[in-house]
Amino acid sequence: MKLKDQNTESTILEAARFIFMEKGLYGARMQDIANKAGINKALLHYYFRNKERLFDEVFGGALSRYFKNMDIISDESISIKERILTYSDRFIKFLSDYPQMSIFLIKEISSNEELFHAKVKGLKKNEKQSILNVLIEGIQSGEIPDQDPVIFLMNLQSLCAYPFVASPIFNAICQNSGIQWTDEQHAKLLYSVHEFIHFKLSKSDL
Amino acid sequence: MKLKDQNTESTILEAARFIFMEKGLYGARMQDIANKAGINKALLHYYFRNKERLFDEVFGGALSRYFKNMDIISDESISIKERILTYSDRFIKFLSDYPQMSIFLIKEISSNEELFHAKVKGLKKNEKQSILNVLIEGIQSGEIPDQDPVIFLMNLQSLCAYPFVASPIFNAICQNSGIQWTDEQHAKLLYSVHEFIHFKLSKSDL
DNA sequence: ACTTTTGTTAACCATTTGGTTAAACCATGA
DNA sequence: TCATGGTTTAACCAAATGGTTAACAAAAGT
Repeated sequence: MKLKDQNTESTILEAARFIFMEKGLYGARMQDIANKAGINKALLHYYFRNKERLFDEVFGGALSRYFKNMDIISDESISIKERILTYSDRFIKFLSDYPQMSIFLIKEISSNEELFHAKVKGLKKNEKQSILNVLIEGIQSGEIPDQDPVIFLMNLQSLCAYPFVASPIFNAICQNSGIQWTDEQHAKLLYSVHEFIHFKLSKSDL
Repeated sequence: MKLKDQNTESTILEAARFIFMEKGLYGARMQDIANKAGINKALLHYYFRNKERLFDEVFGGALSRYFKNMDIISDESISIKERILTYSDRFIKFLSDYPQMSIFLIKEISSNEELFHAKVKGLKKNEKQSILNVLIEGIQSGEIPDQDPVIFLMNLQSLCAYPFVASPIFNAICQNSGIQWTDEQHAKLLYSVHEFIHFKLSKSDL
């Protein structure tokens, strides 16, 4: 009976992820999730005691995947600049795979900052070697040009993430000009991010 | 009776703005808005027929302010690069004044794209001279270097807006390193955006 | 003064929604 | 085969919530 168990549980999680992503914690209805999963609503409560817990499962999963994917800059066998390039690649790849993820995170975190902070602490245990620390070390050792690492990181994440976060807005803004923000643009986006990294991390002035 | 009228109406709108900003359309409760405004719940329905209309008022107001503020790039008496610089300044200034605005827009637009598109059409009537068109013309006339204008605009908006959108996330990410994203950073942010504009819009290779 | 219009409220209603219960279902091992 | 225990469901419940009503208060018009 464990197979069936596993099955419905993951089915529920998938449905919940879909609905929560679209509607957020408040907007999502347990009935919608049940319908999406093709099961009775009571079964949701059988597997996950209540809405809060079900949401935590989805939310925690999303965050976990997010951080796991960003855990690459720890590889000290390659140069910092290469690591940053890879970091941005994977970041954009991740967001391409889960386009609603960033919107979802923004939504939920902004309306429930406490819960988020708690969750983060639980998931980011081993990441002493964060990208920020890598940048700081790189600047101190002179491997990359001197600059404000927080601003650089913010700029980098902005260039990568905002296109996904704001694609609905951007489409609306662009549509007057007959231009759309489509998936084709991702390659170009990647290129422009790389260009930015080269611009900020190259020691050309030696 | 017009004074009193005006008063409560704006009081309600203010309260509604506050609550809607924080909770979104679904999360906001009419009772919360009434409490915040210090009036009876029924009065909300007296001034604004229902939740939807009240929300529309707030939402429309936010969008209107947003677009009005971005309507500056039409001034052809100054160079395109200068206009873009001013554009980014005002954009960041606007977001500094209304920090939750972008999160609010992201939230609502992502979960109700149709409504947004309709609203936008009503508000962006005279903006044939959009920033995108300015960029395209500038590239054609050779005033600014040849590049993909959509990517440039997206990059620009990313650098400006994402720090506000993602400040909750970013704080959580940074707090391990003991660094915070505070208001002090806005000046630095502005500088980095200007640097980016100079990088992308200067015809240094002549 | 008194009638009419506008503003405001308490009490109420219908629906939605998260959550519970008790019974049915069904695979498995004795 | 039938007892057992995990799984699933229909029916139900209580609270929350958007919205309405009817009565009252306060201006404004006459």
